[in-house]
Amino acid sequence: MRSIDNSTELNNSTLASSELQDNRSNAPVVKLCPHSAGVSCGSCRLNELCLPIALSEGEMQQLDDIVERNRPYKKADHLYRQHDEFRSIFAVRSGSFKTYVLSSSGSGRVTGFYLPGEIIGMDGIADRTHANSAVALEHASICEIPFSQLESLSLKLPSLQHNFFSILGAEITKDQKIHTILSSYSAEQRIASFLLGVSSRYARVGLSPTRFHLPMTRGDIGEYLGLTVETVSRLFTALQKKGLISVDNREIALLEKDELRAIVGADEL
Amino acid sequence: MRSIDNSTELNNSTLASSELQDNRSNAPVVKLCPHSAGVSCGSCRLNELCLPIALSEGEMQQLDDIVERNRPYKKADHLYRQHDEFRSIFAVRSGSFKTYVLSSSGSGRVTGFYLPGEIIGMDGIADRTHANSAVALEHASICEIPFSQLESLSLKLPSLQHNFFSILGAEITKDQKIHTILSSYSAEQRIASFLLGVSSRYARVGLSPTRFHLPMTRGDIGEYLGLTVETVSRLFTALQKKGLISVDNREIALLEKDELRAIVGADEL
DNA sequence: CCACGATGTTGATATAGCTCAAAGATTATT
DNA sequence: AATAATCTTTGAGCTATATCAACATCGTGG
Repeated sequence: MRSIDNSTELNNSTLASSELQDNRSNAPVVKLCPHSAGVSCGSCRLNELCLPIALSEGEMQQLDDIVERNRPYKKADHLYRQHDEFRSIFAVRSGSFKTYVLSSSGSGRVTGFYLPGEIIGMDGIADRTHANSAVALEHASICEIPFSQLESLSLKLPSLQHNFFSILGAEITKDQKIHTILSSYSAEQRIASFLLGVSSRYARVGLSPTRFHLPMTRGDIGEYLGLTVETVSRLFTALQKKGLISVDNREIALLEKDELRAIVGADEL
Repeated sequence: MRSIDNSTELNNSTLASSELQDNRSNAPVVKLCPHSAGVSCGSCRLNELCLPIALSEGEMQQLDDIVERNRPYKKADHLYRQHDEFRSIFAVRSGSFKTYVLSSSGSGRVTGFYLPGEIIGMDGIADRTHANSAVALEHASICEIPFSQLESLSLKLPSLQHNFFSILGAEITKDQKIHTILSSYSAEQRIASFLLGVSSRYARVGLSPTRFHLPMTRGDIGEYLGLTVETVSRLFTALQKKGLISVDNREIALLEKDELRAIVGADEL
């Protein structure tokens, strides 16, 4: 029941241009018709959040030339799998992904969620092999940026190098924040912090920070936050009973952001 | 009782050259006498693990020119503090540091430990402000690399840019690994994993992987791993009783590495 | 060299969140 | 449209780890 109409889909309408059935990992590049709207970095509504921040026209064009706009991924399609050779990083254009590692016992652990305007794949830079798998949580489209070309171009474009350093640094800061959350927050604090985090990430791409759709399952959230499904579910209902959020399946509304912040920040800020 | 003689001090003997009392954060740069041994990247025994990996003579010289070798830090001296402006990254030459964030309630949470050959300060790259504080756990010395100069030089030296990307990527991979540990490992698995991690980091710099000194307190370890001091202490004694490790205060010997791996990897590998 | 604050150990008890179980709701498949 | 599979919720009891407390040890500064 998609009652709240605030889809995460930031699709430029071009994406559905070619229908397809097979969409395995490393989907072949489809060079979309270059006239269609939003197919270049210059015309992408996310370019202020992505690699091209503050690039000049000419610089953006050069970046554009190395970006491969793969055909859309559908739910459960993998972008790459653990141990795959690292070749590219990926910018989420629309939809969402999760990254996870799997243990022999089959039970995976989710290591991250990626929303539009965010970059996936940096886990492979160090040893040229992906440490995670990345899978689409819903219909999604991405821009693939071959790493070796990004490196070469970064040598020529100081702003691009600078942006990429910043993006890597942001990933590090984010991961360390999660470290703190996992090592010291209660279950309630984790959930509150998670919801506020998703909220501001949606706000960043121009969507509502108070009403949104969660693309992931309670189980995913639990794995990510080091909690069980049951605990996540219980806390959603508990926060709803307290009147801080409203939950309709995966449609969430944050009703009392300040109180959510108070829960998290009781110990911080 | 420093019974096990496997100090973490990789000091070039030059370091103690000037005695000092004030050693506040951002200690003034002391341009050490350039003849003394180990004062350049080229002669540093850690250069194969640090930024200069695979740089040519000439390239290493250029890197060397921007590196500032600060005077030594003593225990509890800060390298930088949370919210400080980000200016440099730091390579640990000898000794060790921890990074931490503090909550209003005063109780900090340790976010990382840094041993010789490792790089500190990447938490400040994204928003030009340090998200952590970094403090010496013992006498220590570092190489400071001003970030803006590193960026400029990276544009000229492809290998340096590549190395720095790799170092950032390695930090990301490391942080994600900790995410998995904190979100799914038991206390015993965390401790075993921590000890094995320290072991291989010492091995990396040529020290014994089976007998070493822990520079941090049980409390630090607990904060880092999301456990209480008491739990850490209990597990150290429990692992000792099982005969897997020997503990003499902060001197640790890993007696049955494979069994430690089995504890960790019961669920992984 | 002594003493005091910081660190480490051990025990007893409490509890937050896990596990197991079962039923209801949603989404996918035929 | 019917059925199967997955996801979500709720309950009841259990357990790993936290908390509280007391004491032992270390090492540091006077």
